[in-house]
Amino acid sequence: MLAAFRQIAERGFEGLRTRDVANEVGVNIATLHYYFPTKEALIGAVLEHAMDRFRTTLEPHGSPDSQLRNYLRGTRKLLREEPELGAVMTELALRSARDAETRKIMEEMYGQWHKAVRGLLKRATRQGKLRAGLDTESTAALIVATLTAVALPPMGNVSWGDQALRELERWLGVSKR
Amino acid sequence: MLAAFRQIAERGFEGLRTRDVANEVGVNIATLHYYFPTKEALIGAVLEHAMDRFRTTLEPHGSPDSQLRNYLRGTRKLLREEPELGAVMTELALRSARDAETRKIMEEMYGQWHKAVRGLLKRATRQGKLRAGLDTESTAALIVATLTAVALPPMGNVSWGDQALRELERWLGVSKR
Amino acid sequence: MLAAFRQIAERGFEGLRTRDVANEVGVNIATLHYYFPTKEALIGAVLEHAMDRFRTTLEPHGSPDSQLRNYLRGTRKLLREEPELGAVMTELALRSARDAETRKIMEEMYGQWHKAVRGLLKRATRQGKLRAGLDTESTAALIVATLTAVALPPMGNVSWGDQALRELERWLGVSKR
Amino acid sequence: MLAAFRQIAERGFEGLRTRDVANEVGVNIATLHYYFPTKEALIGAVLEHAMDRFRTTLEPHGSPDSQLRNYLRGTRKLLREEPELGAVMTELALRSARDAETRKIMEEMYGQWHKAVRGLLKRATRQGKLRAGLDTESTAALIVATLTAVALPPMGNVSWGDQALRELERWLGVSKR
DNA sequence: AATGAATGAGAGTTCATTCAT
DNA sequence: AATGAATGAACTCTCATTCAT
Repeated sequence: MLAAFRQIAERGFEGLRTRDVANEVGVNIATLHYYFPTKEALIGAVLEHAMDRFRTTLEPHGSPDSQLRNYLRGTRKLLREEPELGAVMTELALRSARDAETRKIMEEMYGQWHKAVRGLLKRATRQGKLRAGLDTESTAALIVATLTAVALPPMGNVSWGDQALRELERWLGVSKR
Repeated sequence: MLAAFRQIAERGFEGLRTRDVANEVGVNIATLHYYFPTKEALIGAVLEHAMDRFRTTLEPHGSPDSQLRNYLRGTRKLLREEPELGAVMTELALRSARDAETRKIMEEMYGQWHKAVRGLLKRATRQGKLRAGLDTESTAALIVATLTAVALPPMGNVSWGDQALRELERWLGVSKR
Repeated sequence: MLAAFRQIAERGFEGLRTRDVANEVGVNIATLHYYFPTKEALIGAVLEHAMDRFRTTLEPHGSPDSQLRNYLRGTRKLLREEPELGAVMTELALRSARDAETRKIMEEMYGQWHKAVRGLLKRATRQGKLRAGLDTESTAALIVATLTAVALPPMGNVSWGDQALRELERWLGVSKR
Repeated sequence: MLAAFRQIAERGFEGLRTRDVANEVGVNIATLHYYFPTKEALIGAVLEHAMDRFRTTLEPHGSPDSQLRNYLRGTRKLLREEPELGAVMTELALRSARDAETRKIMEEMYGQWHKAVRGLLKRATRQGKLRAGLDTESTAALIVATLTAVALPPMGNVSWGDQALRELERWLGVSKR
């Protein structure tokens, strides 16, 4: 499954071949089918894995004071260190337009993501860390959108993604002075 | 080529079949190959078309006063009316990680896009429409990132994309009072 | 299709391989699929061919006086000269127990066959060639059954099939004196 | 082995899968191979079982007076109550054209069958139950042929098979008045 | 400029069989 | 005696591409 994950990251769904996956692991094609009866089942497993991987890192951590900044930077760091994750997530996002099962899971995940960020914003506002009157709902949408975008290859360039996120921090007023 | 464009939007590169393209147009496969010697050539043509389509709409227009707001809304409108364009653009963005030719063109395009937005910001700042001291470079990056994200299916939901962009307008101070 | 017919005769449905069929004709597998999109379609064509082949020979011919004898001997001759036909017919008969489409066609064909033989018997009876009071319906069933059986390999041995049919002629009273 | 027998009856050799057989019994594939090293060995066992099953019922029984009629009706009853037996027998008959081992056993079995029926006829003739001068050899062939045919699915229809056999009884003069 | 026919390479999947335990 | 895991070989079907016309 990890091999499939890597293959998707590298070549997209377009270039995903069960034989290559089996080869990468060093097992026979039939063995792969023993564990994943169909290609679709394999993709399903990759989908779940990606979701898990993402959700785990999503959990805000660190001192409550700087949680928001930590969160933005943490996500950025994750995407830079594991560009495959971003690639696969975007592939899945595109796939969600065509495949009902994928769509369901992706939408659920985006919902949770949005909710988590919104929670962060609410708490920070309550603690006076953020400007009062901030619309947590739409701001969360903006943050999630930006984070989603920087996972895309063309945005993945260090300068681009970093600039966008830094500006976001500045506007939120959470950038380190 | 338009048929190929539609197919990519609908099924992704993963599901692009030259035969389907030929069928949609009502010509023989061999005829398609007469005009586009290879599948790659066809994709190349789609790439150029998508770029053109996007560049054309990118051009800021309307009264200089509200150009920035118009621009954001115009892009959003385009993506909502022609979701295929967003889908294809994202497919191409992903592909740019694997294909050198695509990457070259996509990066060039993103560069131009960024530059155009930056120009808009600069002019607006000069005219006193935007807060002084605004970092045009990184703000442009943030805007491009957000616009890119709202082209993705899960973000394409009316509420999501609109919220993110409205928040962007608010922060820029260009939202209609 | 003829190649498929021969393959079925030789190896049964059990041993029917599209590749072998293509090879026998000397074309590529893909070419075979160009004409018969699926294996099932190919089998369908074979089914129709076998029916045609059989129906054609079924038609009673020759002087009305000896039609019945001619008919029995003609069928026997056909099965001896083209044992493949018998083999394929029996394969299809077995398949008709599992495949609805095959069943429909086979039952129709058996119906026609029975009807044709019954017609022969009626005419012969009317002309006084056969014993009066003969039950044409069940006699036709017996004839069809016997002819069906002699198409089976173990019955196909010259002595067996011939004996059975000769006895049939004798009972009907149509054997050459 | 009984599971294999049922599978062959239901799906033919064409659809016989060792895995399905193992599943039906509720054991692992490897366990099946422990008892039947190869698929061919399993088929061999089924072959023997079918022969036994048939031979057993073949044995003429009942009062000598009506043995022949009893025999015909008994066989018919067997085939109607256990259609699987007829299906498997026919599958084997077809297979005997391709497989030497099967052929040997089938021919032997048909030989015994023929001989048994002939014995019946001879005895009946001697007892004056049948018309004198009857050619026992070819009549036996006709009987075996008819019985073989009514095992085939299309002939298996109640009306067909019954009609053929009733006519046979009538001709033999053994039908109940 | 257009097409029906053909093809090589490869795709996902299946299956009888074997291996280690 | 039994099993989960593994495999080679083969299967049907697909697809971008080419050829002859």
